[in-house]
Formats: sequence, C-alpha cells, structure tokens
Amino acid sequence: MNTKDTIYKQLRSKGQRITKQKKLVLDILLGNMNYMLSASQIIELMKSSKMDTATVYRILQAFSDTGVIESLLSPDGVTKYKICEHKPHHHMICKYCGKIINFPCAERLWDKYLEENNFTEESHKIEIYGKCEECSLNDD
Amino acid sequence: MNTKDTIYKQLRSKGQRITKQKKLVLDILLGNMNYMLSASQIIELMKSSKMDTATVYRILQAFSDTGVIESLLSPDGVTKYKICEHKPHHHMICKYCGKIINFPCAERLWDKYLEENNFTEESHKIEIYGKCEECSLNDD
DNA sequence: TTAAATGCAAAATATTTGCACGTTG
DNA sequence: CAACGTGCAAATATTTTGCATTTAA
Repeated sequence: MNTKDTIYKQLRSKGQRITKQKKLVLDILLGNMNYMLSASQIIELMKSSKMDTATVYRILQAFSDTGVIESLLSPDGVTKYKICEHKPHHHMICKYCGKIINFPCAERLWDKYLEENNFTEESHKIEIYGKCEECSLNDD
Repeated sequence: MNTKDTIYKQLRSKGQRITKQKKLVLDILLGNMNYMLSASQIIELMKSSKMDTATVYRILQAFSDTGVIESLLSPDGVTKYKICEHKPHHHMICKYCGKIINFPCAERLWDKYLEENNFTEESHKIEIYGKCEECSLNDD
C-alpha cells in the first residue's frame, strides 16, 4: 500500500470521500514533501485545474482535520502546509530556499518542567530555522 | 530600567519613534504576557482608543521587525503575538485556556542532525501543547 | 440512493496602500 | 524642522457561507 492509498484510507475512515479535487490537491502536496505551501500558493497551482478557491480552503480544512496535513507559521508570517509524516519528527527549515529537512523526534528534555507545572503534554513541535547546505554553498 | 524602557530603547535603536499608539499596543501586550493575542483581538481591544486598524497592523509589523514581539501559529490556525522575552525559553501552551508557561531553553538534542545535513542553525522554537494544571483541576 | 462535496456568487474578514496631516525627536 | 507615524478612505487579498447541482460510495 503506497502513501496515497494510506491517505485515502485515512480520509475514508473519517467519512470523507475521495474526489477528483482532493486527489489534485494531494498530488501537489505529495510533490512538495520537502516544502511548505501557503493556501494562496496552492490556489495558484490549482488555477489550471479550474478549481474554486472555496473548494481549496474546504479541502485544506478537511485534510487538516483528518491529520493528513500539518501547518506551520513561517517567519514571514504566512501559514503554510505540508503532508504529515507519521514517524514522529521535527523540521529544519531553510530560511533562504524554504526547504524542509526532517529529523527524528528524540527523547524529551522538558519533563522536569512539565512536572513542575503539572502540565499534561498532548503534543509538541520543534522547528529549527537556518541555512541548508545548498544555500550555504551558493553563498560563495 | 523597567521592561517598558528597555523596549522603548530597543525601538529607538531601530529608528522608531515612541508614539501614544505604540504605547497603548504595548500596554495591551505587556498586560497579557501569559497569553498570545491575535491581530483581531488586539484591534478589538484598541477600539476604545479609536485607533485605526491600519495603525495596529503597522505597529505589529514594526514590533515584529524590531524583535519586540514574537508570533506563533495556534492549533486553530490563527497567528498570535506576544511580547518577546529575552532569556532563551520555550512555551507550554494550554489548549484549553490559552495560557502560556515559559520554560528555559535547555541544551540541544539535534546537533547530530545539523551536522549530518550541513545545516546551519540560526534559531529554533519548541512548543508544547497540552493542558495546564488549572484546566486539569476544572475537569472534575 | 443519499450523504458529502463542488461550483458559483456573494458576503464577511483581514490586510495593505496612498496621501494629507499631525507628532516625535 | 524633518522624518516618521497616524487616520482616513479605498483597494486588495483572504476566507467563509448559502444554495443548487453533481458525484462518490
């Protein structure tokens, strides 16, 4: 079973239907696994498919509700989306080209603080911003 | 020198002027150190001061450029702001009441991955979502 | 068949801009 | 006084909604 089938299954399990439009948005997202796309970028890419903006927003919402995509606030203040990967991981985000590199979720350092505050963790997110290898090389 | 003076200095050092409007927005933000506010919440709170929305957006932009405020994408997809604190720290964010609890920035776990990818870290951010003590107690 | 999804059009929000005027330093 | 910031009004951009129609399961 490939990634697409897994996602279809995930969507169906939440009572969603697999439409032509969802497949198109999914293709875009799967083709950009290493980048985050903003809603307006996705809408732009969908123009050739004559898909309505409202539909794009509804699909993004549905994908997000189902956990198919995750979102992130980029340093320039824009919300961006990408396909969720299932192994727990975090992101290194290149500020120069936007590339995303995943790294595994290691053990936690903050248990102490959770205890001190009686805070119950439900999820967490680590984002590292900087410059990727390629962009460093291009500096010369 | 108190927090406000420090911030004024920070703004002046970037050539910004301290206006009545900036003081008002700053007061709101300082009065909500433990919560994140969205642009529209801030605009709402500013209504009594008859401040223009355009001005609020310009001030938020200016504060952000100067590093006076930091932003975060909340789980419901809204961008929210709060005053930056200067000791390196991260956030525990209660999903039920929105309270923010800071915890210090500990040593890093991901140096290995930076090396593997020749990625140059410029900054990082850890966000922990869950339920705070008070909200847990209220569950009963 | 029928619940869910789409397209379309329109409304509601959110954000940005130009410009004349006011204010800070 | 000169540069910067503000208010106002208007332009854009973004996101949401209602409803008739289409479509996936």
